[in-house]
Formats: sequence, structure tokens, C-alpha cells
Amino acid sequence: MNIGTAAALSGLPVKTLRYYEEVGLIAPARHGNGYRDYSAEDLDHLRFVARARGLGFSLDDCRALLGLRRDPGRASADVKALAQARLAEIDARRAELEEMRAALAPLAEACAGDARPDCPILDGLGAASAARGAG
Amino acid sequence: MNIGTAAALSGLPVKTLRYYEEVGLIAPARHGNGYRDYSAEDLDHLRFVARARGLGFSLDDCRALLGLRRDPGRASADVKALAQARLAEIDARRAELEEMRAALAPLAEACAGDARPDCPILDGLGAASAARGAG
DNA sequence: CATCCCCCCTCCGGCCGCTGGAGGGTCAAG
DNA sequence: CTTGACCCTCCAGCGGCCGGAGGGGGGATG
Repeated sequence: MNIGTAAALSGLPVKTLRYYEEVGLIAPARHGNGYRDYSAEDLDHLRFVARARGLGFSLDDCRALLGLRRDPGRASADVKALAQARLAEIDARRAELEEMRAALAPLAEACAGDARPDCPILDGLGAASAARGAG
Repeated sequence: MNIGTAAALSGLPVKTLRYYEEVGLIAPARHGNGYRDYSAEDLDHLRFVARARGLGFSLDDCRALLGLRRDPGRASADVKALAQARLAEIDARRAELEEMRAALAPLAEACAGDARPDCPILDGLGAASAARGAG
């Protein structure tokens, strides 16, 4: 099938499919006219990658996952290691976001949000330790 | 003060300070020899930006925040709007990560993680709807 | 046969926020 | 006068695409 069809069926943009080929992730055959010819297996790979990307795996991870999937002699431990590394990233990022939220939300709440210039948000950003010092 | 001092005092890398100048965020004066000369006010701006970046604000947001901070006639509503937009981003990203976690964690848990090839993670990525279909 | 239009191709540049490195100038100390 | 730390500019690259220029392929229509 042509790239447009593969894109539609995988839910990925055409540009992304070309990019995946460029970086050696999923390389379809070619028709005589130079058009990419995605096989059912290629489409399966695309969907696999689309889902892995949806879980936040990097393209490098996706490459590794595709390789493991292809390899009947794989150890599930290798797959699990990738998944756990990804989970660790997710948790690290979640913690970062929690910290941001914890710092920003009270400032936003304290801000009147009217026409006056007084603003706890700007104050908070201007001197992070001032709140403690003023206590 | 020279860029190295400003970097040390702001906690930002030297390269970042040069970058901030390049994109018109914080432009220090220059000594006769071409060296950047950061004033106390520049340093204050740097620290402000460093904190805003720490909360995940984009450089564009930082530019806007600096502008508001500089402007005595500002409305706190404008600052609050930026903060709330940022909070919305944080929450959106948090939700995404939660979804990823919710999808990935059970797969990882179900995976034996041994030398055998059987792997629920690969299965899950290979056919997201299979679990429902098999129920 | 020519025209239309959609799809496909390659290649280049840009996005964000830096980071690394090449290649060179400046300055204080020994 | 040399050393070494610091500073300068400019260019390239990271990840993961996206937009667009400029051109070819292919089927329907006149």
C-alpha cells in the first residue's frame, strides 16, 4: 500500500512515516515508480511503534522493542527492563510536575487577578526565599 | 560582572546566558573589550527567569513575565492568566503521564522478566484492543 | 492527446532550549 | 614572555517531527 494509506491505517502522519524510514525504524519496499510500498507487516510495525510512542518510548526504545519483538529467542527480561526504565522516567517527570504545581498553584491562588499591579506570582518568582524570610 | 560570575550567581550555565541574550531575553551591557557586563538588575532578571523556567514556563512566557514585572501599570490578571495557562499545561501533561502509567504499569507487572520470550508488554503493544476482545 | 488534480518524491529549513566544539582574543599572575 | 583561565563568535547537533519548495506519477475527464 502507498504511504497515504499506511498513514491513515496507522494513525500517523505521512511525514512521520518518511521520517521513520529515514532514521532506519521502518523501511518499506519501493514500487518501480519510487513510491513506498508498505506491507501488512510494515503496517503492523507502524501500529506497534505508534502505541509505544503513545506510552512515551523514544524512537531508540521503539527500535529496541521492535528488535525484541522480531527475535523469537528474546528474554522477556529485556523488554521488562525497557518498560521499567520508561516507568521510572514517567514517575520522575510526574514528580517534577507535582513540584511545579505545588510551587505555582498557591501563588496563582493568592493572586487577585484584577487590574491592580500587586502580584504574589511575580513576587514569588522574584525572590523564592522571601516568603520564608518574611515569616 | 562577567558572564562567568553571573552564571555562578544565577545557577545557569554560561552558554544559557549567551543564548538568552541571543533571543533577546536578557541583554547585558558590554565592556570595552567586548565582554558582557551583567548588572545587579540583569542578575535579578536571570534569577527570575531561572525560577520561571523551573516552573516550566517557556522562554516566551518568561519574556512576557519579565515585561509585566517591569511594568508598574500591569494588571495582576495578566500574570495570573499566564500562571493558569501554565497550570493547565502541567495538569494536561500530568494526565498524559497518568494514562501512560496506567497503560504500561500493568503490562510490566504481568511480564515475568525472565529468560523466556513470552511477554505481555510486547503483546499489549502489538494489539491494544486484544485484551478487550478476549474478555 | 492535453488538462486537471491528487498523490507521491526529495531536499532544506525551522521549531525549542539549549549544548558542544572549533578557532581565536583578553587579562592577571609568575 | 608564557601560562592558563576566562571571554568572544560562529556553526552544528540533539529529538521528533512539520512546512514548504519544486518536481514526477497516474487516473479521470474533455
